[in-house]
Amino acid sequence: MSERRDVLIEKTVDYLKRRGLAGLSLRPLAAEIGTSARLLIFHFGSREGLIEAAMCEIRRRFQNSFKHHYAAAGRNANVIQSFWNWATHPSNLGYVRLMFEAQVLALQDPKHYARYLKSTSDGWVKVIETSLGPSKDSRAAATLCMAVVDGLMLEYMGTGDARRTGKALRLFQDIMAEHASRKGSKR
Amino acid sequence: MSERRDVLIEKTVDYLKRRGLAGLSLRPLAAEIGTSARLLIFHFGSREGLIEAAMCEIRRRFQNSFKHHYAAAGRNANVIQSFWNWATHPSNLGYVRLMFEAQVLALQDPKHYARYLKSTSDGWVKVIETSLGPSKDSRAAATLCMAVVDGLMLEYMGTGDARRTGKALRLFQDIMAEHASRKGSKR
DNA sequence: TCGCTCATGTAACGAGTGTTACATGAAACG
DNA sequence: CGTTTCATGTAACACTCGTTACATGAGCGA
Repeated sequence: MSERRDVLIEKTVDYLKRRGLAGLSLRPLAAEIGTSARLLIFHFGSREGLIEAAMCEIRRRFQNSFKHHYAAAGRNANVIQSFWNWATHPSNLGYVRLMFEAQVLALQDPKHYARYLKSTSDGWVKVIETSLGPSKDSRAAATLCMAVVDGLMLEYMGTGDARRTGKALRLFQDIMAEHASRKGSKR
Repeated sequence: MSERRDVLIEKTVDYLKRRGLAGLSLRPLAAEIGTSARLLIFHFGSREGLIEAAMCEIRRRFQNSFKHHYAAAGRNANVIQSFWNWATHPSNLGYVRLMFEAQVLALQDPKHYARYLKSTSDGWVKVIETSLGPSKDSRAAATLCMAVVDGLMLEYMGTGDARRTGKALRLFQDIMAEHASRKGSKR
């Protein structure tokens, strides 16, 4: 609808990428994006409505951006490595940080934040599972892959040590490949 | 020092385990633990001081509790499985959740929260590294192990799916063992 | 008993919160 | 032109926030 609304969402998302979600307050946000708390309430109904709209937009951007990146990498690209490359890119780190923040806030206040990530986990597991191909333990393997990326991203964002976390990811891919080939040669 | 202070810390930690750290505010906390905001400031100097004291106590409990659990498991116990068993125990989940919350909040406000986890990551990596024994890529392997546990804990806390996350952890241990034995047989 | 220290209660301060009532400007439509 | 609708500004409301000033009580040594 209203393009003014869209502009506000746009700017709010950028603000969230910089400042995070935890202590969000209308007046500082409004001041920094050149509007007023009055208008934010007017266009989004409430603070809750604003956050919901912004998180939807963030998820949309997140998915679209990664989909593009993955598609550009070619048909037989490695999902995990693709995601890692995408997520560690400086321009995407803000989104990743926000997703983690929402995830962790949701742990303490499920009723409030649960909807922002309800099916997120299942979604990724399925994507990875189909990418890995069928096997007896593909669900566990997909869960493991997702956990590795999550854990390494957390470590990377916390320490900034790209070399060590990158090595760890490569090691994981190697031992997964070993594992797959051994299973394959058994038959 | 003052035992009253210790009692307040004790109760504050329990409160944080239930309510999380994000929106902590003195008056609700004080009301629930049977004191007043006035007294919290009196005993801890400021809200910051209270949080710092509580987080220290949480870290202390965390380390002590796990150290006991690990020691009780015997000399050749598996650190990763030990930690997983300990962390997924209902009475410890609150601590784990709090550590994750602090970690993620620190990502958005490093100057404020950095001290709570400064050396935490390095500490765990070293513990795991010595437990794995020396090898060429032991640092990367330790980083990977920690990431797996972190990622799976996040997934477990988010979904509550103990079976799937447990399977994923077992799978990881298997392929790590495979990897180790293959490396071993090479020499 | 006189102070002295520690612990606590009451009440307030100034600032910041989300939200709303009211007025107004502009623009669109009849 | 008149009216209606949308967007916006100003100012306030009722509240919560961390923090503090002031008073008071309890225990204790001299």
